Amino acid sequence: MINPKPWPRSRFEHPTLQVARALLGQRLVRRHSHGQRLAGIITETEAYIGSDDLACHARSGQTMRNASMWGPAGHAYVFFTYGMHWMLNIVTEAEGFPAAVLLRGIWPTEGIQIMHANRDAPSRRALGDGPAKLCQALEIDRQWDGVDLCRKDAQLFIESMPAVDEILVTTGPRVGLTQVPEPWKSIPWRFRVDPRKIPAETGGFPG
DNA sequence: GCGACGATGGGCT
DNA sequence: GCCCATCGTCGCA
Repeated sequence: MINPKPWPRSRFEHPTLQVARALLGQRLVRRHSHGQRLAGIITETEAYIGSDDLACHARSGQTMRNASMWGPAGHAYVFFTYGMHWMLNIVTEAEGFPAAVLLRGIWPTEGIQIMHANRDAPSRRALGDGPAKLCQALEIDRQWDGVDLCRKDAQLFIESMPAVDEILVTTGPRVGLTQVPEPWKSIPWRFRVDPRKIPAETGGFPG
């Protein structure tokens, strides 16, 4: 049996594509009340890299909303969109360079009852198979923007799990980019793994 | 299973 | 005013 440890900051201080890829199969953990954990295996990520990336919120410079992306790696960047949804990113690379990984999907493994109470979902999978869904399931909103995932007492962090085999990873264009020009619209900066193919001993399926 | 579409409000030009 | 790094529902297969 493995004894998972939280990712240290050094693991986020790498090129964003590497971090986005490496986060697949890792465990996202949210400490809830009464010592209860809400957690899931990360199944889908996207990279947003610098102000040259015209899909990245950093494209129009630093503002109040996106300031977290310029901060140190290993912090949360949480933003609000479509009038009702929150999205969770993890900041990457060097402080001063705006980049982050969007978490787009988890396979829930702990605290499933609480997640069902947090959002009306028809299945376990549907609790976390979307960037706004996982935020709702884990109760992530504006108050988590800028939070450090690498502190010893962090209430939100990544727990280290065995790396997912390269052969299980698929890539493709990032989702939901409508007005974004090429090459940014189609560049394959989205990473996915089928949780059913992650070995059970790593907590991938079915938990 | 899949495509279309409306909801809804903050951020930016 | 317009634009969203989305989601749930509805219609149709």
